[in-house]
Amino acid sequence: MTSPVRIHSESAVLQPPHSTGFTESSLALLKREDGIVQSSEMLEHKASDRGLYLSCFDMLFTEDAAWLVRVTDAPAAAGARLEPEQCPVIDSPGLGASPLSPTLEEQVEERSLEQVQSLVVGEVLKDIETACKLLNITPDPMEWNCGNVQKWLLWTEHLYRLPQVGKAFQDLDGKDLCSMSEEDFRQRSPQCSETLHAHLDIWKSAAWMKERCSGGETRMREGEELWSEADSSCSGQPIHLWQFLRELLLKPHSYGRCIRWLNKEKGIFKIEDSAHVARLWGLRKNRPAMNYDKLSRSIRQYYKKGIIRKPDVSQRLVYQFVHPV
DNA sequence: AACCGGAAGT
DNA sequence: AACTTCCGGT
Repeated sequence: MTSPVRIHSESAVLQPPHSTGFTESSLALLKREDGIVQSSEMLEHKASDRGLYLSCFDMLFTEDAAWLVRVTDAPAAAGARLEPEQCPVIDSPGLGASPLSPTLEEQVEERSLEQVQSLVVGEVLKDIETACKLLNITPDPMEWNCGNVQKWLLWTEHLYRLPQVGKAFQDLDGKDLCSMSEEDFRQRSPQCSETLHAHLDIWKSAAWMKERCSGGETRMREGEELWSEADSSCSGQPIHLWQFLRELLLKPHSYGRCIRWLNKEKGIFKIEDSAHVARLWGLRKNRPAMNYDKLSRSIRQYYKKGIIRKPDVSQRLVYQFVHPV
């Protein structure tokens, strides 16, 4: 779960151990455009002199950096209660002892900045796609109706463990939302304004980028189907529960903490966080009252249909696809 | 807290 | 048809 946070963890993992360039450049960007970061000296020398920012990535990076800072600060900040599982790697890479020789380190650093840059952007887009599938909304906030806005809010709240503030944005559609300044957000929700505004900006930027890029190449037919994803499940029909579970299982990086394979070949999987999976299912089906009791009832309906069953040795929260792929 | 399956509702 | 909701019992 947790798109942007996860992205950072991933980026951090993929970086060479001592390369903290990403963090620093992000902070530098943040400092340049925002006023949040206090520490200054270490920021100037990296990134800022390389002119490596494609303009359309700026926003993404800025907002990303904002997240990074927030995540990093989270333990100290009283308001934000981000759980450790959300950012497992953030604080661990580099910083400690690094066996890399300086020259190699430099070379690696040179490249990693650019690599990480495109990697992060790609991950952001990927995560937005995933969220859109899950929520059944379009990626472009400008196209959202009020219901879509509420879904997005619910999702974002869930992502960052924010209190529920949907009420405060009840009457807004996507256009309204997009035209709101951070101050407007603050008036609606003093506690979450920053987070929501920043996260929305990521989506706006992504939509803007996507539009720009797709404008350059294949015009995507007439259908305006800019975001069509050859979605495994999307054939107009509403998604089935078993398909949904498969989707989650397919993305262990995102959902491995709430559902995972015990034996992929045999189709045996375990629901590690029943409440969470139920919440996701409810989100997808627009069933706010969904819970594990009901979800599991639906799973049990599959018993007689021969789609899912209990494994031979029945275990709590463990099920098995009768026909593993 | 899960698991189960009947019954009724959407 | 495929759940969703509710429920009494294990």
